[in-house]
Amino acid sequence: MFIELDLQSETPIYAQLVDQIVEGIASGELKRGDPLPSVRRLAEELGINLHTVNKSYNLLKQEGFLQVHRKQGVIVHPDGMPGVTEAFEAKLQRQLRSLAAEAAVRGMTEEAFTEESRSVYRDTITNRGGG
Amino acid sequence: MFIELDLQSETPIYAQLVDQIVEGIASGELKRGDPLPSVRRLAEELGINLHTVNKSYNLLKQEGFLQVHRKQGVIVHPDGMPGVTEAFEAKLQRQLRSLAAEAAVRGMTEEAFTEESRSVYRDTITNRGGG
Amino acid sequence: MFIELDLQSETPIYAQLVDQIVEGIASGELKRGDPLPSVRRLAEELGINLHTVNKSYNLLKQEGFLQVHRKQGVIVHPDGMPGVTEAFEAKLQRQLRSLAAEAAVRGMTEEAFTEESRSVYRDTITNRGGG
Amino acid sequence: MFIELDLQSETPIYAQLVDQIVEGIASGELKRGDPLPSVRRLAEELGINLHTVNKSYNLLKQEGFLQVHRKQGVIVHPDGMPGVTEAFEAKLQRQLRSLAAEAAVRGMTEEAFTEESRSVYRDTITNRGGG
DNA sequence: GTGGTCTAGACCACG
DNA sequence: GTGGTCTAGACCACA
Repeated sequence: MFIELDLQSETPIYAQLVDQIVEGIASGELKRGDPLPSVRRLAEELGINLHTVNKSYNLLKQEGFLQVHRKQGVIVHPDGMPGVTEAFEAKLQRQLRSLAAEAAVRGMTEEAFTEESRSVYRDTITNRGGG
Repeated sequence: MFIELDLQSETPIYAQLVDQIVEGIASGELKRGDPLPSVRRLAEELGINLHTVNKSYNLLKQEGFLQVHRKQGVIVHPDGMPGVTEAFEAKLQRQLRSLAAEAAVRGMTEEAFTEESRSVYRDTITNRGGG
Repeated sequence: MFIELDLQSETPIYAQLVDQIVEGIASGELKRGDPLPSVRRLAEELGINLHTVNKSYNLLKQEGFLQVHRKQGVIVHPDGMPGVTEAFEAKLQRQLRSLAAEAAVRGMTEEAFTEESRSVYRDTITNRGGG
Repeated sequence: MFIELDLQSETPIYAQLVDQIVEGIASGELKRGDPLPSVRRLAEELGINLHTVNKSYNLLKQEGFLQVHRKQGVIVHPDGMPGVTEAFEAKLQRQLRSLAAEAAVRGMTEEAFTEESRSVYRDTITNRGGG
């Protein structure tokens, strides 16, 4: 697996795991219908608690990114991704507002902030070839 | 004060307060040297505990946004803001990466994401005072 | 634990605690990656409030001396210590200047002051564990 | 006067004032019997409260650095300075220990720390010609 | 009046 | 179990 966790981070492990899986889907490393490791295996691989993996998978299932089959286990949702919901739009704006405000106060221009966003978006989509 | 808190939010109150003050500085509503309410007054105004306000003020002081002036109380740092530190750059990229990945997965294009960032940045530095 | 607090001192308890932990690291009694007691346990051991311990731990975390490892609790930072920052250099000079001035006025020679510094430095890094 | 206060510092103003006067004596700028401004005048010059200056003067009088005459006002003690008391020795060691420990942890060698002390002592005694 | 410190007790998220 | 957050109420140093 391509997942790297930072156990010192203040970001909860389950949230890091969610992020990494979403990034895996964004980069194309994980495609529709692709299988994910079982809860037990992934927990063992990463050296973390079963409950933690379970929480991440459940969140991703609720959001519509993953599907849980009885026997096939966990797979990336085969029918496509959820789309831009109101909830996501709200979250996006809220977090961007916080970042933009601090960036502006620290002297980052609109152009610099915008280009940073663009650059990160591109990296996220493409920068996964090493895995 | 212009501060609005969501006491039900999962975002800690002190963090919301930090964000709102930074946004106040970004929008120009708070200028260099401007005084902020005392911890007690702001706490009373917002209906929260003074320690919560204190925590926010202290974080902003550490970051270099605020100064605690003996006698004058807490003021916006008069000598300019901290600038884009490595720590901020790292935080910015980390959070943008997470947002960009989810945006991409949900079908948001690079252009849409970039323009959203630009738009939010603009709103942040202008959309105050008119409300 | 090796920590001794003077609850009557005008030096805040949390600051004494910070000092003692740093001295513990300096003396080698605390090594990289070593675990520290939980805030609750240490607070109980020392007969102080857990928030006071928490404040000390947080300060040391910010400075880069400690790490909060998810699950392992608080540990001495395993990747080495922060190094001589500008902030520390400034603090060092400011405090030394004050001490040196009073020492000089009281008739302490440069040699005496310098040797006192050397002697204290040596004691600090060796005078533990044997006690 | 040669006194510069930092109203943003976490060091109390009265303590800064004490330090500066002691440094003035150490550097020779203030000699035995030299007059100091009246409480009222110095407070006005520095733009601080009467009580603050008073507190500083009283502390310096208690320590034996200053003398207060009925009519002549405040002067540097004409009969020489107090000498190295036990109390000062204790304070010196306590503060040096704290500084030395942090210096050691940050990788400063004994030689570097010792030379820093020597250098600061020298500056304190001589570096006052500009006033 | 201010901010700084300390205590006490509570709930929560995390793992 | 852990640390993180919040509340409540208290005392103190400072100016």
